[in-house]
Amino acid sequence: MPQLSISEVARQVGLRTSAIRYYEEIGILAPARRVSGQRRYDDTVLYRLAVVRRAQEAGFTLDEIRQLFFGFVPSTPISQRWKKIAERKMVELDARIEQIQSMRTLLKKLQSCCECETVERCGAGILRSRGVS
Amino acid sequence: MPQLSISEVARQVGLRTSAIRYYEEIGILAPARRVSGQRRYDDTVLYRLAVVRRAQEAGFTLDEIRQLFFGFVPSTPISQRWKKIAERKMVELDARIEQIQSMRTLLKKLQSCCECETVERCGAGILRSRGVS
DNA sequence: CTACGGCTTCAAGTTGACTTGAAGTCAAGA
DNA sequence: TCTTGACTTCAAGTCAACTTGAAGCCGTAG
Repeated sequence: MPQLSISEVARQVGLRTSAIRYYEEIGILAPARRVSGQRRYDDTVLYRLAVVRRAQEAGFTLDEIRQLFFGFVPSTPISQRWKKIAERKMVELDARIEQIQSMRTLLKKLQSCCECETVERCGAGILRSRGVS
Repeated sequence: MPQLSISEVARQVGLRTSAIRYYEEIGILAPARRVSGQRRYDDTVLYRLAVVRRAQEAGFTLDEIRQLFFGFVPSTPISQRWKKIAERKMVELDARIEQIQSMRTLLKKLQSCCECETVERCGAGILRSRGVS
């Protein structure tokens, strides 16, 4: 079983070493074995980090990822953990998409409809059309 | 022409006074007139702040909003400014939507396909299916 | 006169996910 | 032996858009 140094792990997964130390610090990774003070890893850390990245790509925060790893009864299979957390996340994502869609709509309207000369006239129009709140 | 205090402006537009001072500090609002040290505003600030809020709703940063106000030849009508800046923003928004959509897809796949028992198996699967980079 | 409310400035804190920098340890090579 | 390079820890910095806190000024009501 090969002994990976922190920079070797970093290279393989495409992270900075500082990020890996940070993950250990905040409890995403368990404290690594040390050889004269230096961290040594085996292959399983690569799997863990792959899951971390996949989760980040899916929009999870590191807090949520820690829950994914350590926030369940130990016997819970990871597939169950994903499902549980993904459920919550999905709702969030949908809300974010909707919000951005409405920004888009607003931008379109601004692009095509605004004929204002000055900032003040434009602001006055906004206040008239929608109220202050 | 009524003289509005900072808290009166804040009340009317639904901001904290600290936000209004902050806008002045970073150059979104011009320094206000002072009466014995205290800021006094007239109605036009309400229009400006309405534009600020509308721009924020459309996803602009304060930096971009400052450009909207001060980053053009003074004679440029605000409608032109909106169009110019909105163009750039639209591209950004589209990218963000696409990214979130792909997160959603990923989550769906995780929910429906992941059968892994352990984190390590799951990570191994991820690495096998997509490569490390 | 004093208390009070509202205002002022300036510095520092907040959140998330790290990065950067300083100072020090350690093993190996010239 | 000395240097080099990779590593260590710990503290502080980064970004955005503010908020919070401390200390102090100003005008007015009692």
